[in-house]
Amino acid sequence: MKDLFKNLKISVNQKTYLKDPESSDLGKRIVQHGIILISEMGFEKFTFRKLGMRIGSNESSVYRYFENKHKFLIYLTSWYWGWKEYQLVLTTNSIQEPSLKLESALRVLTDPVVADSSFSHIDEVTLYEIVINEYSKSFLTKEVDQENKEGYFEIYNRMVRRLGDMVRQVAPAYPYAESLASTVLEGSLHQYFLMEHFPSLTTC
Amino acid sequence: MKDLFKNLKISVNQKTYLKDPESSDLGKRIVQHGIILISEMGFEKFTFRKLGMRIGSNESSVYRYFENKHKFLIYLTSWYWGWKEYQLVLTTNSIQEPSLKLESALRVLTDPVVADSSFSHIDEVTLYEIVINEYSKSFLTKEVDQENKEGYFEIYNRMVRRLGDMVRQVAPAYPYAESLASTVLEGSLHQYFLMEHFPSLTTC
DNA sequence: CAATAAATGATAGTAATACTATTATATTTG
DNA sequence: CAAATATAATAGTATTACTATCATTTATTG
Repeated sequence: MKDLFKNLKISVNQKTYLKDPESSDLGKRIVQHGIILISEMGFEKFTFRKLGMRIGSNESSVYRYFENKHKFLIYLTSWYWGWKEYQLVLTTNSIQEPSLKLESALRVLTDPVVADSSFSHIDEVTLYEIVINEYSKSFLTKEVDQENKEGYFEIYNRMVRRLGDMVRQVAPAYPYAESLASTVLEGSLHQYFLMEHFPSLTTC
Repeated sequence: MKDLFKNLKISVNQKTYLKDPESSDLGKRIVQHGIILISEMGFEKFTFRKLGMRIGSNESSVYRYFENKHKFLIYLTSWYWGWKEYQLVLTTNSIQEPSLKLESALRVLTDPVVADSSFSHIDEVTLYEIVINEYSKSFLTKEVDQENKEGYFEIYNRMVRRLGDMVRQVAPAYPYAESLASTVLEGSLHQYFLMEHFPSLTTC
Protein backbone atom coordinates (compact mmCIF):
# COMPACT_ATOMS: atom_id res chain seq x y z
CA MET A 1 0.00 0.00 0.00
CA LYS A 2 1.71 3.17 -1.16
CA ASP A 3 1.11 6.37 0.72
CA LEU A 4 -1.63 7.68 -1.50
CA PHE A 5 -2.75 10.23 0.98
CA LYS A 6 -0.18 12.11 2.96
CA ASN A 7 -1.03 12.98 6.55
CA LEU A 8 -3.58 10.24 6.71
CA LYS A 9 -4.75 9.36 10.17
CA ILE A 10 -6.71 6.31 11.21
CA SER A 11 -9.36 7.48 13.60
CA VAL A 12 -10.08 5.42 16.65
CA ASN A 13 -12.88 5.88 19.20
CA GLN A 14 -11.68 8.61 21.54
CA LYS A 15 -12.92 6.77 24.59
CA THR A 16 -10.14 4.23 24.16
CA TYR A 17 -7.54 6.78 25.20
CA LEU A 18 -7.21 9.61 27.72
CA LYS A 19 -4.83 11.57 25.55
CA ASP A 20 -4.38 10.96 21.84
CA PRO A 21 -1.13 9.00 21.47
CA GLU A 22 -0.69 10.39 17.96
CA SER A 23 -0.45 13.88 19.45
CA SER A 24 3.02 13.49 20.93
CA ASP A 25 6.30 11.76 20.58
CA LEU A 26 5.86 9.90 23.83
CA GLY A 27 2.41 8.75 22.74
CA LYS A 28 3.78 7.31 19.52
CA ARG A 29 6.55 5.54 21.40
CA ILE A 30 3.98 4.04 23.75
CA VAL A 31 2.05 2.65 20.81
CA GLN A 32 5.10 1.55 18.85
CA HIS A 33 6.79 -0.27 21.72
CA GLY A 34 3.51 -1.41 23.23
CA ILE A 35 2.89 -3.41 20.07
CA ILE A 36 6.34 -4.96 20.26
CA LEU A 37 6.07 -5.78 23.97
CA ILE A 38 2.64 -7.36 23.71
CA SER A 39 3.77 -9.46 20.79
CA GLU A 40 6.88 -10.51 22.72
CA MET A 41 5.35 -11.44 26.05
CA GLY A 42 1.64 -11.85 25.33
CA PHE A 43 -1.16 -9.68 26.64
CA GLU A 44 -1.44 -11.37 30.07
CA LYS A 45 2.16 -10.69 31.05
CA PHE A 46 2.25 -7.22 29.51
CA THR A 47 2.06 -4.31 31.99
CA PHE A 48 2.35 -0.54 31.76
CA ARG A 49 5.23 -0.67 34.19
CA LYS A 50 7.19 -2.91 31.81
CA LEU A 51 6.27 -0.71 28.87
CA GLY A 52 7.46 2.38 30.74
CA MET A 53 10.78 0.75 31.46
CA ARG A 54 11.16 -0.40 27.87
CA ILE A 55 10.80 3.10 26.48
CA GLY A 56 12.88 4.71 29.23
CA SER A 57 9.80 6.38 30.58
CA ASN A 58 7.50 5.88 33.44
CA GLU A 59 4.44 3.86 34.36
CA SER A 60 2.53 6.97 35.37
CA SER A 61 3.22 8.60 32.02
CA VAL A 62 1.70 5.65 30.19
CA TYR A 63 -1.36 5.87 32.43
CA ARG A 64 -1.82 9.44 31.25
CA TYR A 65 -2.45 8.13 27.72
CA PHE A 66 -4.44 4.97 28.42
CA GLU A 67 -6.71 4.07 31.32
CA ASN A 68 -5.61 0.45 31.41
CA LYS A 69 -4.18 -2.27 29.22
CA HIS A 70 -7.59 -3.49 28.13
CA LYS A 71 -8.40 -0.10 26.61
CA PHE A 72 -4.93 -0.07 25.11
CA LEU A 73 -5.62 -3.39 23.39
CA ILE A 74 -8.91 -2.03 22.07
CA TYR A 75 -7.07 1.05 20.81
CA LEU A 76 -4.49 -1.08 18.97
CA THR A 77 -6.96 -3.51 17.44
CA SER A 78 -9.35 -0.71 16.48
CA TRP A 79 -6.47 0.99 14.75
CA TYR A 80 -5.77 -2.25 12.91
CA TRP A 81 -9.37 -2.64 11.76
CA GLY A 82 -9.52 1.01 10.80
CA TRP A 83 -6.42 0.55 8.71
CA LYS A 84 -7.92 -2.55 7.08
CA GLU A 85 -11.15 -0.72 6.39
CA TYR A 86 -9.21 2.03 4.67
CA GLN A 87 -7.51 -0.55 2.45
CA LEU A 88 -10.82 -2.26 1.84
CA VAL A 89 -12.51 0.91 0.66
CA LEU A 90 -9.53 2.01 -1.38
CA THR A 91 -9.29 -1.33 -3.13
CA THR A 92 -12.94 -2.08 -3.77
CA ASN A 93 -14.41 1.38 -4.26
CA SER A 94 -13.83 1.58 -7.99
CA ILE A 95 -14.90 -1.97 -8.77
CA GLN A 96 -18.43 -2.20 -10.10
CA GLU A 97 -18.89 -5.88 -10.74
CA PRO A 98 -20.14 -7.46 -7.47
CA SER A 99 -18.24 -10.71 -7.60
CA LEU A 100 -14.96 -9.02 -8.50
CA LYS A 101 -15.59 -6.54 -5.73
CA LEU A 102 -16.20 -9.31 -3.21
CA GLU A 103 -13.13 -11.18 -4.34
CA SER A 104 -10.93 -8.12 -3.86
CA ALA A 105 -12.46 -7.52 -0.46
CA LEU A 106 -11.73 -11.07 0.63
CA ARG A 107 -8.17 -10.73 -0.55
CA VAL A 108 -7.64 -7.52 1.41
CA LEU A 109 -9.19 -8.99 4.53
CA THR A 110 -7.62 -12.45 4.51
CA ASP A 111 -4.25 -12.20 2.77
CA PRO A 112 -1.31 -11.99 5.16
CA VAL A 113 -0.57 -8.44 6.19
CA VAL A 114 2.35 -6.63 4.63
CA ALA A 115 4.07 -3.59 6.06
CA ASP A 116 2.75 -0.13 5.24
CA SER A 117 5.14 2.79 5.40
CA SER A 118 2.35 5.35 5.72
CA PHE A 119 2.23 5.09 9.49
CA SER A 120 5.81 5.13 10.50
CA HIS A 121 5.56 4.35 14.19
CA ILE A 122 3.32 1.31 13.73
CA ASP A 123 4.65 -2.04 12.57
CA GLU A 124 1.56 -3.48 10.92
CA VAL A 125 2.95 -6.99 10.64
CA THR A 126 3.58 -7.21 14.38
CA LEU A 127 0.22 -5.60 15.06
CA TYR A 128 -1.36 -8.28 12.90
CA GLU A 129 0.23 -10.92 15.14
CA ILE A 130 -1.46 -9.23 18.08
CA VAL A 131 -4.80 -9.24 16.31
CA ILE A 132 -4.44 -12.97 15.63
CA ASN A 133 -3.38 -13.82 19.18
CA GLU A 134 -5.20 -11.28 21.33
CA TYR A 135 -8.15 -9.72 19.53
CA SER A 136 -10.69 -12.17 20.98
CA LYS A 137 -9.67 -11.18 24.48
CA SER A 138 -10.89 -7.66 23.84
CA PHE A 139 -14.51 -8.75 23.50
CA LEU A 140 -14.68 -12.03 25.45
CA THR A 141 -15.40 -10.12 28.64
CA LYS A 142 -18.32 -9.39 30.94
CA GLU A 143 -18.20 -5.72 29.90
CA VAL A 144 -18.66 -6.40 26.19
CA ASP A 145 -22.26 -5.18 25.94
CA GLN A 146 -21.57 -1.92 27.70
CA GLU A 147 -18.42 -1.31 25.68
CA ASN A 148 -20.12 -2.23 22.45
CA LYS A 149 -22.88 0.24 23.23
CA GLU A 150 -20.22 2.89 23.75
CA GLY A 151 -18.83 2.18 20.29
CA TYR A 152 -15.58 0.45 21.13
CA PHE A 153 -16.10 -2.16 18.43
CA GLU A 154 -17.68 0.14 15.87
CA ILE A 155 -15.07 -0.23 13.16
CA TYR A 156 -15.11 -4.00 13.28
CA ASN A 157 -18.91 -4.07 13.26
CA ARG A 158 -18.98 -1.79 10.26
CA MET A 159 -16.49 -3.91 8.41
CA VAL A 160 -18.41 -7.12 8.93
CA ARG A 161 -21.52 -5.34 7.66
CA ARG A 162 -19.68 -3.99 4.62
CA LEU A 163 -18.49 -7.46 3.75
CA GLY A 164 -21.98 -8.83 4.35
CA ASP A 165 -23.36 -6.26 1.93
CA MET A 166 -20.90 -7.29 -0.73
CA VAL A 167 -21.94 -10.92 -0.26
CA ARG A 168 -25.56 -9.90 -0.71
CA GLN A 169 -24.72 -8.01 -3.90
CA VAL A 170 -23.31 -11.20 -5.33
CA ALA A 171 -26.04 -13.49 -4.02
CA PRO A 172 -29.20 -11.57 -3.10
CA ALA A 173 -31.07 -14.73 -2.23
CA TYR A 174 -28.43 -16.06 0.15
CA PRO A 175 -29.87 -15.57 3.63
CA TYR A 176 -26.72 -15.71 5.77
CA ALA A 177 -24.61 -12.83 4.49
CA GLU A 178 -23.68 -11.46 7.96
CA SER A 179 -22.88 -14.84 9.45
CA LEU A 180 -20.75 -15.69 6.46
CA ALA A 181 -18.95 -12.37 6.69
CA SER A 182 -18.23 -12.69 10.42
CA THR A 183 -17.15 -16.30 9.97
CA VAL A 184 -14.72 -15.37 7.20
CA LEU A 185 -13.11 -12.60 9.26
CA GLU A 186 -12.85 -14.55 12.50
CA GLY A 187 -12.10 -17.80 10.69
CA SER A 188 -9.25 -16.26 8.77
CA LEU A 189 -7.53 -15.12 11.96
CA HIS A 190 -8.14 -18.51 13.52
CA GLN A 191 -6.65 -20.40 10.58
CA TYR A 192 -3.48 -18.31 10.78
CA PHE A 193 -3.31 -19.13 14.48
CA LEU A 194 -3.73 -22.84 13.78
CA MET A 195 -1.06 -22.81 11.06
CA GLU A 196 1.38 -21.61 13.68
CA HIS A 197 0.35 -23.74 16.64
CA PHE A 198 -1.94 -26.56 15.54
CA PRO A 199 -0.87 -27.38 11.98
CA SER A 200 -2.72 -30.69 12.01
CA LEU A 201 -6.00 -28.79 12.35
CA THR A 202 -5.59 -26.85 9.12
CA THR A 203 -5.06 -27.60 5.51
CA CYS A 204 -3.49 -24.20 4.92
CA MET B 1 -28.63 -37.97 26.21
CA LYS B 2 -29.91 -40.74 28.49
CA ASP B 3 -27.47 -42.43 30.80
CA LEU B 4 -26.65 -45.35 28.56
CA PHE B 5 -23.59 -46.28 30.49
CA LYS B 6 -23.68 -46.09 34.24
CA ASN B 7 -20.49 -45.04 36.00
CA LEU B 8 -19.20 -43.36 32.91
CA LYS B 9 -16.30 -41.04 33.47
CA ILE B 10 -14.97 -38.49 31.03
CA SER B 11 -11.22 -38.76 31.16
CA VAL B 12 -9.19 -35.60 31.12
CA ASN B 13 -5.40 -35.24 30.83
CA GLN B 14 -4.05 -35.86 34.33
CA LYS B 15 -1.60 -33.01 34.07
CA THR B 16 -4.48 -30.54 34.27
CA TYR B 17 -5.02 -31.38 37.95
CA LEU B 18 -2.90 -32.19 41.00
CA LYS B 19 -5.55 -34.40 42.53
CA ASP B 20 -8.47 -35.85 40.60
CA PRO B 21 -11.49 -33.71 41.49
CA GLU B 22 -13.78 -36.66 40.74
CA SER B 23 -12.14 -38.55 43.59
CA SER B 24 -13.72 -36.62 46.44
CA ASP B 25 -16.72 -34.65 47.47
CA LEU B 26 -14.70 -31.46 47.82
CA GLY B 27 -13.23 -31.96 44.36
CA LYS B 28 -16.69 -32.24 42.82
CA ARG B 29 -17.86 -29.15 44.63
CA ILE B 30 -14.83 -27.27 43.32
CA VAL B 31 -15.74 -28.22 39.76
CA GLN B 32 -19.47 -27.70 40.18
CA HIS B 33 -19.23 -24.27 41.77
CA GLY B 34 -16.16 -23.30 39.75
CA ILE B 35 -18.29 -23.59 36.62
CA ILE B 36 -21.00 -21.43 38.15
CA LEU B 37 -18.58 -18.82 39.44
CA ILE B 38 -16.66 -18.48 36.17
CA SER B 39 -19.91 -18.11 34.25
CA GLU B 40 -21.11 -15.48 36.73
CA MET B 41 -18.04 -13.27 36.91
CA GLY B 42 -15.98 -14.22 33.87
CA PHE B 43 -12.59 -15.90 33.86
CA GLU B 44 -10.57 -12.74 34.52
CA LYS B 45 -12.31 -11.89 37.78
CA PHE B 46 -12.55 -15.49 38.96
CA THR B 47 -10.07 -16.50 41.70
CA PHE B 48 -9.50 -19.58 43.83
CA ARG B 49 -10.01 -17.46 46.91
CA LYS B 50 -13.51 -16.51 45.76
CA LEU B 51 -14.25 -20.12 44.85
CA GLY B 52 -13.12 -21.27 48.30
CA MET B 53 -15.40 -18.77 49.95
CA ARG B 54 -18.32 -19.75 47.74
CA ILE B 55 -18.12 -23.41 48.71
CA GLY B 56 -17.40 -22.71 52.38
CA SER B 57 -13.91 -23.99 51.94
CA ASN B 58 -10.51 -22.56 51.63
CA GLU B 59 -8.22 -21.17 48.97
CA SER B 60 -5.41 -23.55 49.92
CA SER B 61 -7.73 -26.54 49.56
CA VAL B 62 -8.58 -25.54 46.00
CA TYR B 63 -4.87 -25.23 45.22
CA ARG B 64 -4.44 -28.83 46.24
CA TYR B 65 -6.65 -29.87 43.34
CA PHE B 66 -5.54 -27.44 40.66
CA GLU B 67 -2.24 -25.67 40.14
CA ASN B 68 -3.84 -22.44 38.93
CA LYS B 69 -6.95 -21.13 37.26
CA HIS B 70 -5.55 -21.56 33.77
CA LYS B 71 -5.16 -25.31 34.33
CA PHE B 72 -8.60 -25.34 35.87
CA LEU B 73 -10.04 -23.79 32.70
CA ILE B 74 -8.25 -26.38 30.60
CA TYR B 75 -9.64 -29.10 32.84
CA LEU B 76 -13.20 -27.79 32.44
CA THR B 77 -13.06 -27.26 28.70
CA SER B 78 -11.30 -30.60 28.16
CA TRP B 79 -14.10 -32.23 30.10
CA TYR B 80 -16.58 -30.49 27.84
CA TRP B 81 -14.87 -31.64 24.65
CA GLY B 82 -14.52 -35.15 26.07
CA TRP B 83 -18.21 -35.18 26.78
CA LYS B 84 -18.98 -33.94 23.24
CA GLU B 85 -16.68 -36.54 21.76
CA TYR B 86 -18.54 -39.24 23.64
CA GLN B 87 -21.83 -37.98 22.22
CA LEU B 88 -20.28 -37.73 18.78
CA VAL B 89 -19.09 -41.31 18.79
CA LEU B 90 -22.31 -42.59 20.31
CA THR B 91 -24.43 -40.81 17.74
CA THR B 92 -22.44 -41.42 14.59
CA ASN B 93 -20.89 -44.82 15.25
CA SER B 94 -23.71 -46.87 13.83
CA ILE B 95 -24.31 -44.71 10.78
CA GLN B 96 -22.73 -46.10 7.63
CA GLU B 97 -23.72 -43.59 5.00
CA PRO B 98 -21.04 -40.85 4.98
CA SER B 99 -23.26 -37.85 4.40
CA LEU B 100 -25.79 -38.92 7.03
CA LYS B 101 -22.91 -39.56 9.39
CA LEU B 102 -21.48 -36.09 8.77
CA GLU B 103 -24.86 -34.50 9.21
CA SER B 104 -25.37 -36.16 12.58
CA ALA B 105 -21.89 -35.15 13.64
CA LEU B 106 -22.55 -31.52 12.74
CA ARG B 107 -25.77 -31.60 14.68
CA VAL B 108 -24.10 -32.98 17.79
CA LEU B 109 -21.29 -30.46 17.57
CA THR B 110 -23.23 -27.32 16.70
CA ASP B 111 -26.73 -27.68 18.18
CA PRO B 112 -27.21 -25.85 21.46
CA VAL B 113 -26.21 -27.95 24.43
CA VAL B 114 -28.88 -29.58 26.54
CA ALA B 115 -28.42 -30.85 30.09
CA ASP B 116 -27.18 -34.38 30.69
CA SER B 117 -28.07 -36.06 33.95
CA SER B 118 -25.26 -38.59 33.68
CA PHE B 119 -22.75 -36.35 35.40
CA SER B 120 -24.62 -34.99 38.30
CA HIS B 121 -22.20 -32.41 39.61
CA ILE B 122 -21.65 -30.75 36.23
CA ASP B 123 -24.16 -28.38 34.68
CA GLU B 124 -23.40 -28.85 31.01
CA VAL B 125 -25.41 -25.86 29.86
CA THR B 126 -23.44 -23.49 32.08
CA LEU B 127 -20.22 -25.20 31.08
CA TYR B 128 -21.16 -24.61 27.46
CA GLU B 129 -21.45 -20.88 28.21
CA ILE B 130 -17.91 -21.03 29.54
CA VAL B 131 -16.70 -22.78 26.41
CA ILE B 132 -18.30 -20.07 24.25
CA ASN B 133 -16.92 -17.20 26.31
CA GLU B 134 -13.61 -18.49 27.61
CA TYR B 135 -12.30 -21.42 25.58
CA SER B 136 -10.13 -19.27 23.29
CA LYS B 137 -8.32 -17.90 26.32
CA SER B 138 -7.01 -21.36 27.13
CA PHE B 139 -4.94 -21.55 23.95
CA LEU B 140 -4.31 -17.89 23.05
CA THR B 141 -1.23 -17.86 25.26
CA LYS B 142 2.53 -17.87 24.91
CA GLU B 143 2.65 -21.35 26.48
CA VAL B 144 0.36 -22.95 23.89
CA ASP B 145 3.06 -24.91 22.04
CA GLN B 146 4.51 -26.40 25.19
CA GLU B 147 1.07 -27.25 26.55
CA ASN B 148 -0.07 -28.68 23.27
CA LYS B 149 3.01 -30.89 23.20
CA GLU B 150 2.09 -32.10 26.68
CA GLY B 151 -1.34 -33.09 25.42
CA TYR B 152 -3.52 -30.47 27.05
CA PHE B 153 -5.57 -29.98 23.90
CA GLU B 154 -5.56 -33.60 22.80
CA ILE B 155 -9.30 -34.17 22.93
CA TYR B 156 -10.11 -31.09 20.89
CA ASN B 157 -7.42 -31.94 18.34
CA ARG B 158 -8.80 -35.44 17.99
CA MET B 159 -12.31 -34.15 17.52
CA VAL B 160 -11.37 -31.76 14.76
CA ARG B 161 -9.57 -34.60 13.03
CA ARG B 162 -12.55 -36.93 13.43
CA LEU B 163 -14.80 -34.32 11.86
CA GLY B 164 -12.24 -33.74 9.10
CA ASP B 165 -12.24 -37.46 8.35
CA MET B 166 -16.01 -37.47 8.04
CA VAL B 167 -15.81 -34.55 5.62
CA ARG B 168 -13.28 -36.47 3.56
CA GLN B 169 -15.55 -39.54 3.50
CA VAL B 170 -18.26 -37.43 1.95
CA ALA B 171 -16.00 -35.50 -0.43
CA PRO B 172 -12.69 -37.30 -0.98
CA ALA B 173 -11.53 -34.74 -3.52
CA TYR B 174 -12.15 -31.76 -1.27
CA PRO B 175 -8.72 -30.59 -0.16
CA TYR B 176 -9.58 -28.56 2.95
CA ALA B 177 -11.23 -31.07 5.25
CA GLU B 178 -9.30 -30.07 8.41
CA SER B 179 -9.69 -26.35 7.85
CA LEU B 180 -13.38 -26.79 7.25
CA ALA B 181 -13.72 -28.90 10.39
CA SER B 182 -11.86 -26.44 12.60
CA THR B 183 -13.77 -23.52 11.11
CA VAL B 184 -17.10 -25.20 11.81
CA LEU B 185 -16.24 -25.92 15.44
CA GLU B 186 -14.76 -22.51 16.21
CA GLY B 187 -17.27 -20.71 14.01
CA SER B 188 -20.20 -22.32 15.75
CA LEU B 189 -19.03 -21.09 19.14
CA HIS B 190 -18.38 -17.65 17.68
CA GLN B 191 -21.83 -17.40 16.11
CA TYR B 192 -23.46 -18.21 19.46
CA PHE B 193 -21.35 -15.49 21.02
CA LEU B 194 -22.38 -13.00 18.34
CA MET B 195 -26.05 -13.87 18.73
CA GLU B 196 -25.80 -12.82 22.35
CA HIS B 197 -23.62 -9.72 22.03
CA PHE B 198 -23.38 -8.60 18.40
CA PRO B 199 -26.69 -9.65 16.83
CA SER B 200 -26.14 -7.42 13.81
CA LEU B 201 -23.13 -9.54 12.85
CA THR B 202 -25.08 -12.76 12.52
CA THR B 203 -28.03 -14.01 10.60
CA CYS B 204 -28.73 -16.70 13.20
C1' DC C 1 13.29 36.66 27.22
C1' DA C 2 10.64 35.67 31.26
C1' DA C 3 6.49 33.84 33.02
C1' DT C 4 3.56 30.26 33.04
C1' DA C 5 1.33 26.43 31.56
C1' DA C 6 1.62 21.75 30.10
C1' DA C 7 3.91 17.38 29.88
C1' DT C 8 6.73 14.13 31.88
C1' DG C 9 9.28 11.76 35.62
C1' DA C 10 10.08 10.02 40.30
C1' DT C 11 8.39 8.21 44.28
C1' DA C 12 5.15 6.35 47.40
C1' DG C 13 1.13 4.07 48.62
C1' DT C 14 -3.11 0.75 48.36
C1' DA C 15 -5.96 -3.18 47.58
C1' DA C 16 -6.11 -7.28 45.17
C1' DT C 17 -4.01 -11.30 42.89
C1' DA C 18 -1.56 -15.45 42.62
C1' DC C 19 0.51 -17.93 44.80
C1' DT C 20 3.77 -20.82 48.88
C1' DA C 21 4.55 -22.39 53.47
C1' DT C 22 3.40 -23.78 57.97
C1' DT C 23 0.67 -25.47 61.42
C1' DA C 24 -3.68 -27.08 63.30
C1' DT C 25 -7.67 -29.91 63.09
C1' DA C 26 -10.69 -33.31 61.24
C1' DT C 27 -11.53 -37.74 58.96
C1' DT C 28 -10.40 -42.16 57.17
C1' DT C 29 -8.08 -46.56 57.19
C1' DG C 30 -5.31 -50.46 58.68
C1' DC D 1 -6.36 -46.73 68.72
C1' DA D 2 -2.48 -45.02 65.92
C1' DA D 3 -1.06 -43.43 61.82
C1' DA D 4 -1.92 -41.55 57.66
C1' DT D 5 -4.40 -38.49 54.85
C1' DA D 6 -7.40 -34.61 53.84
C1' DT D 7 -8.91 -30.23 54.87
C1' DA D 8 -8.86 -25.65 57.19
C1' DA D 9 -6.73 -21.57 59.07
C1' DT D 10 -3.39 -18.30 59.02
C1' DA D 11 0.44 -15.81 57.50
C1' DG D 12 3.60 -14.25 54.22
C1' DT D 13 5.69 -12.79 49.44
C1' DA D 14 6.14 -10.76 44.99
C1' DT D 15 3.57 -8.77 41.50
C1' DT D 16 -0.29 -6.30 39.48
C1' DA D 17 -3.14 -2.53 38.64
C1' DC D 18 -3.75 1.15 39.73
C1' DT D 19 -4.04 6.47 42.36
C1' DA D 20 -1.90 10.46 44.36
C1' DT D 21 1.54 13.83 45.07
C1' DC D 22 5.23 16.51 44.00
C1' DA D 23 9.41 17.71 41.34
C1' DT D 24 11.40 18.72 37.02
C1' DT D 25 11.69 19.48 32.21
C1' DT D 26 9.84 21.34 27.93
C1' DA D 27 6.85 24.20 25.22
C1' DT D 28 3.96 28.39 24.52
C1' DT D 29 2.77 33.11 24.53
C1' DG D 30 2.64 37.80 25.94
